[in-house]
Amino acid sequence: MENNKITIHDIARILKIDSSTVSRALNDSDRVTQKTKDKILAKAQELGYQRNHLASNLRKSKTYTLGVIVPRISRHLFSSAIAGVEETAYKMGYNVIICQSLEQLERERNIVGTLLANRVDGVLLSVSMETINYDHLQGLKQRNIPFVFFDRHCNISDNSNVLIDDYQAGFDATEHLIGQGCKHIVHFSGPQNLEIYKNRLKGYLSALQIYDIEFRKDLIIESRLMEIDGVENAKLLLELPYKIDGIFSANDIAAIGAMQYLKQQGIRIPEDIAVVGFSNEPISALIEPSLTTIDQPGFKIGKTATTLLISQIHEGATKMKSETIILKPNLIERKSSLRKFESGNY
Amino acid sequence: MENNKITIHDIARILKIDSSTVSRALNDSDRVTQKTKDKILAKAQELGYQRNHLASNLRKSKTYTLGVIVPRISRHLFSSAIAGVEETAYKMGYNVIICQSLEQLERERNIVGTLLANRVDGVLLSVSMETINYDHLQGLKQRNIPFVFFDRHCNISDNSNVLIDDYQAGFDATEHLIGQGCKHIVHFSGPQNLEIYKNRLKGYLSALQIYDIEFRKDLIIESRLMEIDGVENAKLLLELPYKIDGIFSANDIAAIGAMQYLKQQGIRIPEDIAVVGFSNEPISALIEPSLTTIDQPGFKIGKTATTLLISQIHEGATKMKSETIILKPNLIERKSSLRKFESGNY
DNA sequence: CTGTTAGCGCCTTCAT
DNA sequence: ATGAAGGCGCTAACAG
Repeated sequence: MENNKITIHDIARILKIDSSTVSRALNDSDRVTQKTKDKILAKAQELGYQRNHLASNLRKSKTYTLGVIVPRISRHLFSSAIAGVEETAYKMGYNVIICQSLEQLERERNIVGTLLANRVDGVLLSVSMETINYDHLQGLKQRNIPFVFFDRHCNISDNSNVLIDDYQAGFDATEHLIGQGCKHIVHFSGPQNLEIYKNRLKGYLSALQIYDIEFRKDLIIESRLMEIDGVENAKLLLELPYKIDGIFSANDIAAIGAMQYLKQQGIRIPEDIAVVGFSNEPISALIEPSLTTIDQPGFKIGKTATTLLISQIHEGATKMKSETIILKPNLIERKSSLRKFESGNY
Repeated sequence: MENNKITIHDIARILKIDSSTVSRALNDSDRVTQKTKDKILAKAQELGYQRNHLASNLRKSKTYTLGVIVPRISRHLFSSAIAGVEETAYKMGYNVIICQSLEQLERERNIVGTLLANRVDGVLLSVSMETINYDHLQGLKQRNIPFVFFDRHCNISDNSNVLIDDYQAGFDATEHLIGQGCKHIVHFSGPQNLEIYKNRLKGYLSALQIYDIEFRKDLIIESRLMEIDGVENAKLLLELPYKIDGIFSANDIAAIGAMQYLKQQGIRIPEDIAVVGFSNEPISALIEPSLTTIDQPGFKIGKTATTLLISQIHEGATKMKSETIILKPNLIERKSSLRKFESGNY
């Protein structure tokens, strides 16, 4: 059995029937007797037959492939999401092509082209920090290829999204700090073209308002939220004319950068300044308990988005109704940083 | 231009030539006049023609798809490697199917089946902790589908590998600790069916020998190296009849678990006990400088392995000569934990 | 150099 | 319930 080259015709010839019957049997059509079906399936098994998807897909002009675009695969949130995508996709008989935009719009545009060339049946995407509009997604619309935004989306006409409730999480984070007695809470915010950062900011503002804390514009520090930005933010923060006692960071990396710097300056955390940060990386769980995190359910996001996308693919080009699913992140205040690193689906 | 349905026949008809000429031109064959080539390319561009890979691949009976099997996508080492795989693969015109074994042999076996069914042109794999032999890879061998192990391999007959020099790294790590004045160095080792752990252990033993330090069997603690194992190891370590002053951990997660526990017990790091750990996760870079890490070049591993695999695919079933490439990891002693988190290709 | 012919392996009308 | 026939879109002989 050198090179598996068995086709439906081989089976047909051996069984002295037509290949179309074999094809039907293999597809479990109800227009074949159970008896012949059994016979065919048995022979197929015996010969080690494997359907040639290339041929099948060509005929059906479907690829059973999904495209996934993320800013960066190795970000924990995204690799977890991808894990969820893969799992769901395979269960439903789809393959997945994964691409990274590296936060560049130009690359994102090219990737869309590649995915079109590969005739994917649908696309999942989390846009880059540079992405403001979705002109580069027109090709998908034109060819009726459904796509679903996850985590980072574009706030535009009827698209499907699977998002985290950033507003609520921002509110909870701020409320948590207020509950700890913080009076002057700085917010490390991200690029405002991304909805997630807008919403986290909104949550922050709401909490201040409800708890009747005066809002000061200079307490909002916007950056791209890399670790070095956290350090810079921390420096800025120390020069403010208020005694800062809380930080709500829109991600954990910047939060950690800031914490490192502040500790070097002899500031105690959380005694002097309490910190809450969105958790993109598992690091947050391992750093000392002084960082309270908002954990994002990456795996679940991936699963949910994939399920939604595939359902849209199945609906077909009929009446692609857009849908937005919002998942809840969890505020986690650690008593101890010792938690099971391997647990769950991470 | 509703649904892009332009084929080479359309172009041929419009230009009043044969579709085979169009095909040749599109494939940049040297058996077409430059003039007609230009004409065809221009028209193709104008009509927005895109080659149908399904048809092309069916005809050539190649999928231009690689399978990648890793224990877990969201592990930083693997997601970095995958990033490298993707980049290289796309450049060479290949797609990538990514699968997770979740450290289970059974899943690994199934995945191989799936990849075979998908007719991948080659496979990259990093075996699960449960994988002892490679019976489940027979299918690949039989059908002459080349595969390359990366990072975690099976030490068996002529296969291709892209590995890290674990022996040397283990030696360096131990030497580093000895250089710090450590006399009693514990080694947290991993499952011995994996070569990587065997080799790290060998490096440890060699360094002890060369520096004339007595080897004690009870200083080697074997586990699956999860965080909780690190804690357990730390407990064991404190009960040893020697004053332990150094730990060489075969991964960072266990190292961190141990460090957390030891610090709770009032032990100072690195003053009382110095720790060196292999770095699978970026966390190691952010945890305080007390953990010296051995950084593994995941991205480069991915790139290298892919290049090797594709070259084997191109060589064809002729004389698939196996090759092993060994990359050097870096021992990184941090002065400050503040390093650029976003840098490089992570 | 270009055209003709013949499939790759499968699925799907259309007959019977 | 099964068979016959054609074609998805492309490529690779083989001619000329």
